[in-house]
Amino acid sequence: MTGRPTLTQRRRDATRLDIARTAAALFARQGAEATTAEEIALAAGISLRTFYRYFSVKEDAVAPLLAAGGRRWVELLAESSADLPLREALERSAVESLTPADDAAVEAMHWTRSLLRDPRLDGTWQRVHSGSEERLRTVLAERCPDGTDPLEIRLGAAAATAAIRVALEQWAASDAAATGPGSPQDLGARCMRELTAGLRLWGRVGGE
Amino acid sequence: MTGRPTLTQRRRDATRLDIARTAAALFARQGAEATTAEEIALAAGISLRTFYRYFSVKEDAVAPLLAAGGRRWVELLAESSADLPLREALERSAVESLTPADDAAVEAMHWTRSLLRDPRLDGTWQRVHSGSEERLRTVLAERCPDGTDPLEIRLGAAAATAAIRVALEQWAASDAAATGPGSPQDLGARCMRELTAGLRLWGRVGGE
DNA sequence: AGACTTATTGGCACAACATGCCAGAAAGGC
DNA sequence: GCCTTTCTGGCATGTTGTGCCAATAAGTCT
Repeated sequence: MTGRPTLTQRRRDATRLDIARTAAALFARQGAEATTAEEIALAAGISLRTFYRYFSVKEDAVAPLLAAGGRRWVELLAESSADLPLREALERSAVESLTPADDAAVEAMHWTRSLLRDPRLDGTWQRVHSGSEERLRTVLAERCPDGTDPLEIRLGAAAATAAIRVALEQWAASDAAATGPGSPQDLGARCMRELTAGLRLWGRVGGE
Repeated sequence: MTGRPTLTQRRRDATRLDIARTAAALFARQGAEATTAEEIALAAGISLRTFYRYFSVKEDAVAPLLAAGGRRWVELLAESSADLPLREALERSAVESLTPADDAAVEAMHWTRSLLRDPRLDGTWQRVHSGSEERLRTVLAERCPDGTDPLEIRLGAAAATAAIRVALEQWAASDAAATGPGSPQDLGARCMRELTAGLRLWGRVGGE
């Protein structure tokens, strides 16, 4: 569907990712606060000015890594069969996107855990999910029949995005491995299933 | 439950709110980007240094106004009868917190609409909800029987917070009044009901 | 290949941001 | 009254993020 990106664009994306890796290593070692933008630029072999052409905020330098999973999720959903019930499609694509496929995905997930422990990167984390939510909204809108209440779509996108975020935050705070029980795909599956089935929490607590 | 704040603390809160109002007026008029921290400080009658003692980031100066509704929500929930099913308690407190009660609430809601249109304040908006989500999580945990899966509680708090956020964002983007159809409490009620009933969206779309 | 157009880069200057530090003012407790 | 604690303002400072311009590289066309 989306045309092949121009060569220039692909080179740009590669540079972007280079910087992201460099920044992630520095942030993980000494924290985002103690790392200056100049330091990142120097380590990445570019000038400070160029750094700010790729990222408007220092902390956002790691966004490409944090956003990789979410992007994959929405892609998978967009490609999934339209015959599948939405709840099925959402859960499957979520689990798949949380299952590290190639080396790049493993790497992104590894960085995610370190970076999520840096409070200074909270803003970037939120921004990443905000973007993810918006893309998800678009894909949901395409999949739903025309005339579906936009509020419902927004709400669905927001809730689903929140579920993935919670799963990842829970994983990052734990010491669970990247696969098996307690792993992102495990927690993600539980969150998505719980969410699409209607949270048990709502009815289980309180009288009557 | 929460002890009375000391006099000093209450004076501090008042100053905080003063600054917030001043900042909101400036942000609404000229945008957050075009407003310097020094300008806010001057207009609020304090020094730049003192401003940064109240808010560590310029944009956060309006956070007390944006956060007022969410705080009220969690308060109401905490006070609500434990006999009420959680879904009922959540919806009622949400609707009530979105219904402007006193002048201060009307004012906060008014500012919220203007401020939400400033992209520069997105970060603050997210941070406010992040805090709200955390407080909600605490209250939910108290209400749930011991041993309730923490993941479920996190997920519930995240989803509910997202619902309120979506309702307010939808309202702010519209030209609906603060009461009646399309108002925050109307949208909020719809979002919370939809969420706690299990989103229709999940099942309605796709084959089978 | 060569000429032309477009995009990227780096250096410089600069306003604004945000924090550490210290000394003076004010509030609260005895 | 005094003393302790907290709040305040001014100053200095490193960092952030952007506008501007000239040099370079990449992409396109005949």
